Amino acid sequence: MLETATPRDRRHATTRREILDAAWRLAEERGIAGLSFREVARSVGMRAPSLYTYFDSKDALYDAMFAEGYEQFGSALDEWSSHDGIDEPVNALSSVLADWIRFCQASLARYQIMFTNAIPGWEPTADAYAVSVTQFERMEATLAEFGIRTAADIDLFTALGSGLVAQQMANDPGGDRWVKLAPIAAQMFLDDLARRTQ
Amino acid sequence: MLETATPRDRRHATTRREILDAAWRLAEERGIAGLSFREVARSVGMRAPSLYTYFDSKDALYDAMFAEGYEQFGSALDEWSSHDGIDEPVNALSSVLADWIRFCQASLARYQIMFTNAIPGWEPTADAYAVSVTQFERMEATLAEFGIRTAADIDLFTALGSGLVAQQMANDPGGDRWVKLAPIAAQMFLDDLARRTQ
DNA sequence: GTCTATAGAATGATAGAC
DNA sequence: GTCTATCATTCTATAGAC
Repeated sequence: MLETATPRDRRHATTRREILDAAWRLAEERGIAGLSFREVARSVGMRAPSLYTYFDSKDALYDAMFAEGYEQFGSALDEWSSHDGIDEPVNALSSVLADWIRFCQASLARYQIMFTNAIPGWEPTADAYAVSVTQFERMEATLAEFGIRTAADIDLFTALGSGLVAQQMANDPGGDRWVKLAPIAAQMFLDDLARRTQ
Repeated sequence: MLETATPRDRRHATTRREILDAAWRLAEERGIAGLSFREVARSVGMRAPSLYTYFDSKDALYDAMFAEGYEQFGSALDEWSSHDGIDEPVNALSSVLADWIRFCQASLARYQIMFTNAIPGWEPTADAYAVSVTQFERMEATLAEFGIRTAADIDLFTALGSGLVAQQMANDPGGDRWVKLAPIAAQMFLDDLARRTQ
C-alpha cells in the first residue's frame, strides 16, 4: 500500500535538502575533511543537535553526499554516451575525457569524497557504495562502445583519465592545462588500442 | 669558521632522527593526517612537550617529513637515469613507470604528504617546497633523455604516471594490477610521441 | 523539532619546576 | 632536556526541557 507524502514529510525533505546544500557549500570552502556539524547547522540557522533529526550522524551526512555525487556522475555519463556515434570516435573519447575533468573541477568537495580518501577514518556504507558500483558499471558500458573492453584496457584508460583529473585538480584547479590535453590523450589511447587489437 | 659537532649536537641529531622514524611509522598506520604529537612522543618514550625541543611545531615535523620524502625521491631518480641507455627506450621508460609506482607503494604516508593534499590546512614552507622543486626539475631532465621535452609532453606523461600511481594506491595498494600495465603504457606513450614529433 | 546544557574525548601548545 | 600540569580549543553526540 502506497504512503502519501504528508506536508510534514515534504517539510522534512526540504529542510534535509537545505542542510545538504549548506554542507556542500561549506565543504567547498574548507575541504571535505574540514566539514563540521556545528558549522553546517549554523549555516542553516540551527544548532548542531537539531541536525540529528535529519541525519543520524556526521558519517550519515557524508554517506548522503557520497551517493549524491555518484548520482550526478550518472547524469554526466548520460551525456558521455551521447558523444558516441555523432562524430569520429577519437573526438567523442576526447569529449569524454574533457567532460570527466570538468565534472571534477566543478566541485572540489565532490571530487574529494568520490575519488580520494580525503576523510580520515570514513568509508561509505554498503548502501552508498552500491550507488557508486552501479555508476562504474555504467561507465564501463560506455567505454565498451569505444572498444575499451578488457580489464587491462579499462584499467589503463581509467588510469589515464584519473591522472589527467588529478594533475588538473592539484596544479591548475581553475584552469585548463590538462583539459587541453584531452584530444592528444584520446588519440594516443585509441591508436594504441587499435595497434594492439588490430 | 667551521663549527665542530659537539657530542650534544650528535645526541640531538640522533634523537631527532628517532622522532622522525617514529612519525613515519605511526603515519603509516593511521594515515598522515592522523598523526598526533602525543603519540609520536609516547612512541619514543617521551611526553609531547619534549618534542618541542626538536621540532618547533607539528607543522615543522610535517615539513621535515615532506622534505625527506623528496630527498628519497631524488635517490629513486638516480636509478631511473641509469635505466636510460642500457636497453630499448621503451623498456627503460617502462621501468621508470613501474619504479615510480613502487616508490609510492613503499610508503602510503610518504605518498600522501608528497603527492596528495591529505593534511587539511597544511602546506609546506618555502624551504621544504624548494626541495620538491629541485627534484621535479631533475625528473624533467630524466624525461628529456626519453625525448619528453615540451611542456605538453611532460604534462601528459606525468598525468599518465600519476594516474597509474593513484589507481594502484587506491584500488590495489599491495598488489601489481597497475604496475603490470607499465610496459603497455610506456609503449603507448613513446609510439604516440614518435608519431607526433616524427 | 528545536533548543540549552553538557558529556566525553581528542588535539596542539605553553608555563614553570626540576 | 624532560617532566607535570594545564590551557584553550574543537569536535561528535546525547539528555531532557519546552
